[in-house]
Amino acid sequence: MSGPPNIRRPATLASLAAELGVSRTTVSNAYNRPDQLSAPLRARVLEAARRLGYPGPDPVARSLRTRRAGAVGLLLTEALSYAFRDPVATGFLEGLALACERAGQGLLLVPASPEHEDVTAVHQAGVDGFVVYSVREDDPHFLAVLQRPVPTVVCDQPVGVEGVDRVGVDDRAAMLGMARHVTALGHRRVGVLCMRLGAQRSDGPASEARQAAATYPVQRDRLAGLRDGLAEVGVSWSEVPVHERFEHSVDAGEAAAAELLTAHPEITAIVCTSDILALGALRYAVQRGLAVPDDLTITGFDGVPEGGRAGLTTVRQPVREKGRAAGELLLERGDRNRPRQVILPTELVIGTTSREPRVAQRFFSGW
Amino acid sequence: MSGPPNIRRPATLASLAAELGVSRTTVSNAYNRPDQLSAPLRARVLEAARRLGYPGPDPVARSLRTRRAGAVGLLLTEALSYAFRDPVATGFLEGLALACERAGQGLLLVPASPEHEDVTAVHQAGVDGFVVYSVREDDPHFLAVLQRPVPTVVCDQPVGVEGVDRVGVDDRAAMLGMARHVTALGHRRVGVLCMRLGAQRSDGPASEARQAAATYPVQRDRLAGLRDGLAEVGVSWSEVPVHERFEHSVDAGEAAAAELLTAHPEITAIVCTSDILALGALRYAVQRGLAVPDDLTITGFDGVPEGGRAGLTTVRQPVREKGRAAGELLLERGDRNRPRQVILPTELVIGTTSREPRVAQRFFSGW
DNA sequence: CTGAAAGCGCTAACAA
DNA sequence: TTGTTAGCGCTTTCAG
Repeated sequence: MSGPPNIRRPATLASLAAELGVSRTTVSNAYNRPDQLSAPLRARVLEAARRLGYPGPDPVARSLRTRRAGAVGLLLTEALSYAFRDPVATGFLEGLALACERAGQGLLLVPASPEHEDVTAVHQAGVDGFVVYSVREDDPHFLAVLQRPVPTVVCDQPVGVEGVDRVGVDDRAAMLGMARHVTALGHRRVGVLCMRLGAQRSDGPASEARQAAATYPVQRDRLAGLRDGLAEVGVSWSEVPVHERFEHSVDAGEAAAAELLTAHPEITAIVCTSDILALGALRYAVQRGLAVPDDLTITGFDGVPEGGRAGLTTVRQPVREKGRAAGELLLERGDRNRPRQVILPTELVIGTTSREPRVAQRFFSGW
Repeated sequence: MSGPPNIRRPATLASLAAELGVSRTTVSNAYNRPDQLSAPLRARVLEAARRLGYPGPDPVARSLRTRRAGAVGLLLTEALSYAFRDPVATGFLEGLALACERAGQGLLLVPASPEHEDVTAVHQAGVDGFVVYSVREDDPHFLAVLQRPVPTVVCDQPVGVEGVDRVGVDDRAAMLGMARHVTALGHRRVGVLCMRLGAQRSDGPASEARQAAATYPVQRDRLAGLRDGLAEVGVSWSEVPVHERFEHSVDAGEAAAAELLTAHPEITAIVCTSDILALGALRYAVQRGLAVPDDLTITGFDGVPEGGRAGLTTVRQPVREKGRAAGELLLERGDRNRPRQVILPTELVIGTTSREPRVAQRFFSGW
């Protein structure tokens, strides 16, 4: 027999109904509306199902008819497996999974690696809505999601589109707070380590042009906040070296810090747009024999556990809450009239990696 | 209009075809078989689609027809969100996600919390196969998965069922190796910390009866391996206290260690069936002022990064590989004749938390 | 290269 | 309480 790709389907609802001499409705009801038929009849149906190996209503056919898939799709900018390595992504996922679980919805991880331009995975996904987590604004997968006639909520992205809900934090304001902390300590020679700014790989100094063209909103906002804060004390952004890394890892942070300090040895503080990068910078400092925070101030962003253990000065953002909020926004069956927005609070955490620069110390001790 | 639950679907393939005055086949081909129609016609179709807001073929309808969903389902024993907290589960997921991504398949996390007896989530899941990760043998969700007429691979479970593939490690042999390490050091007074053994919550000493009735194969095997190893040096299993914890966390391990050592202060080594529990035991030892390994030997199982940082003596198992292997086994379109099995290697890692017991030291120093 | 016909398996009015 | 009637939106032989 020219069977289907997978495995033969032993019986269908129709065949079962025929076998029993009842209507398809009755069989369907036996599964979905037990109260719509007598107990004995239902028992007979279920028993026959067992006997014939009928596995219950086919979920896909059911979905087609009911127009709901019982799952939400998650679109990530990164390779899927990355989501399980990055602590921020993991936290977000945990929160999202929690929300889905509560609502009895599945969570479909859509295989949309940024390498492939192939968006069929997005088209294929049988979901009732999408959560889009921190992808580039011009990501083709994201565009494909917007095409789909299902609700969507984006995280860590601007409210680009009509009818798309959003959850995030005020990255710019948060980073402004960090900048003020750093400048208040007396730092004026500041260097920056940031994550990827665009689609094409680039490791090294990021020109202002490149910064301006950044397609990752979060990075753009964090840099903007820092710029604002430095401007307040008269430091022009054009004197601030910004080094970018495509890979987001501690190793990458270490390498970037080396690069930055080699090119700009006068720097007294490295502000990083993520804790992971900051942990790398910290490692570099240790390895090179620089005392933190005495010789060098290093700050992060996110508030990951490992950063906490290292005493990192950082901005803590509620990643798990972000995931939960995203899920709830999507699943909440309310009036989906106008786009909603959830902005969660952040907290400046002053750890043991930030302090006045040596020069300032000398200056003050001269009193 | 009495629209569908979600959102109106602006246009369908049929309506597009009608609009254009072509057949549905042609429109379908425009999406799925570009080579089956002339380029200009295809362009016309796509252009009309854009104009009418046709989002492309509906994935669910398509799945129904093609009999493939483009996704694999993952069934976890724990609450979904746990998967993102436990490092072993995270590693497994990372490997599985990698395999799925390579095959262009989605990964659907099925919301099957062990609390709920409700298995509809399993019935609902539109997937081409299931991966079942370390669930109880009698878990109703698992049983529901087996009902479904799709291929299934289990991880960390015995080859229970017909036609079900399996991946895992030899937990029993691995733990035997650990037992030999511990006994070779001279330990005879051994206590055990293990994870949950059954469905109903139980925290405290686990009787031999309860151990025998354990429905978590991994725990059963690890305990068996330890029993084998102790038997080799004449230690009867009935003298070995085994303390169980339902929750799998460092805190739980800490509490269990306290309980164990309070009840059995003569113990010189605590063998744990997971690193997480062992880290808890370690914490308890520190807090109580016990020197490890001088006063107390502590061993784990799994080889998680944090354990490595703590210098834990443990059995390292390739969790990521397990995930990858599970995915590949499922996705591989080979003869699915007889059930296949993948047993991955483990490695005994001797860290700084195991050593001869004091008594043995005294004994030898008497020479 | 294009079209007509025949369902995939199920659910939801509505009627009996 | 049960059955009848229509599709959900799509793909796919098989003819033209």
